[in-house]
Amino acid sequence: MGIKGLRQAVAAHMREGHVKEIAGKTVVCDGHAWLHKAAFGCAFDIAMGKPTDKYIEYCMHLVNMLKFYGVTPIIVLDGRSLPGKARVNSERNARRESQRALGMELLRRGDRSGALKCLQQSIHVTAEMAHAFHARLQSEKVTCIVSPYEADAQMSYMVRKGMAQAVISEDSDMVPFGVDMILYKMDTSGSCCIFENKPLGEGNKKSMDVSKLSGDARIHMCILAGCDYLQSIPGIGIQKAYGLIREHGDGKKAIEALRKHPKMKEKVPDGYEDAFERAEKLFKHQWVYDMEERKLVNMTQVPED
DNA sequence: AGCTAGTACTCAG
DNA sequence: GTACTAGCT
Repeated sequence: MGIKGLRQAVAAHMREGHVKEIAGKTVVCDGHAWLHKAAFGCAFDIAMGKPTDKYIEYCMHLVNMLKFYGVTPIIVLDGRSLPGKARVNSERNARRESQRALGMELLRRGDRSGALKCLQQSIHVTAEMAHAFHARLQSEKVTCIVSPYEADAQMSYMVRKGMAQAVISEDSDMVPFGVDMILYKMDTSGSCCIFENKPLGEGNKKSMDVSKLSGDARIHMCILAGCDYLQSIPGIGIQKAYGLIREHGDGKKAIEALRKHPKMKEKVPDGYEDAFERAEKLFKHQWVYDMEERKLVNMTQVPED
């Protein structure tokens, strides 16, 4: 999904690190992100329809590297995409198609390196690629979960249920979903950037400190800043949203304050309060798969009333 | 200072 | 999905 500017905004919580720091722990990994990166390495073969398993070897290298450092990986693969993402998905498809056409044209003209760049932009992870990876993981006895919808929600649910202690991802949504340890930008040697949700020291007074926010407040901040479920009020990004939540405590009170603000009140759209509530519900109650109960459940339980 | 929108990019020797 | 940045408020 993605919250604009969030990764940059939580930079003070991040540091250079290595997977060996979580030796002995279990980590949930975003398999789709791995496949997408891996596909770049064999973009030519994939675009030409030539059978290859190079991308699987790349992903398995990551799996084996984690095991080498004593980390137990669980791979999560994407299920269906949410209906609300149809527009952004079709935009991406159109871009991929045009890049593919351009790549083939450059190839006919003999511009092999130019063609490769375009063909790399045309790559997307197909269901067949995901299936092939899934089958390989099963044959190697690596736990693999297919999430009903978005992988982010599934991964954070598994951490909250105690099945894992960290997440390997490229996605900023792990922060509002409340994951306390996130490994970003992991390379084939295990180096990575590590996000930790813990109080910042005295030297970071001016930085955003997400450990100062409750779980709900973190989600409220991200909705205010603009997410897939709700566009932000014009002029409000991640920094303003953080300031508002810190000042007023929660989203509802922050919007009340904006409604009274002389310069901001005309920018708050009609019905924003209701849209905000809907977004919060969509955020919190996404469908995920529960491995113990072997059924779909809401990521956080829907209240009775 | 912070928000927006546009461009460029994810492999690996 | 990401990072970076010029230009605007």
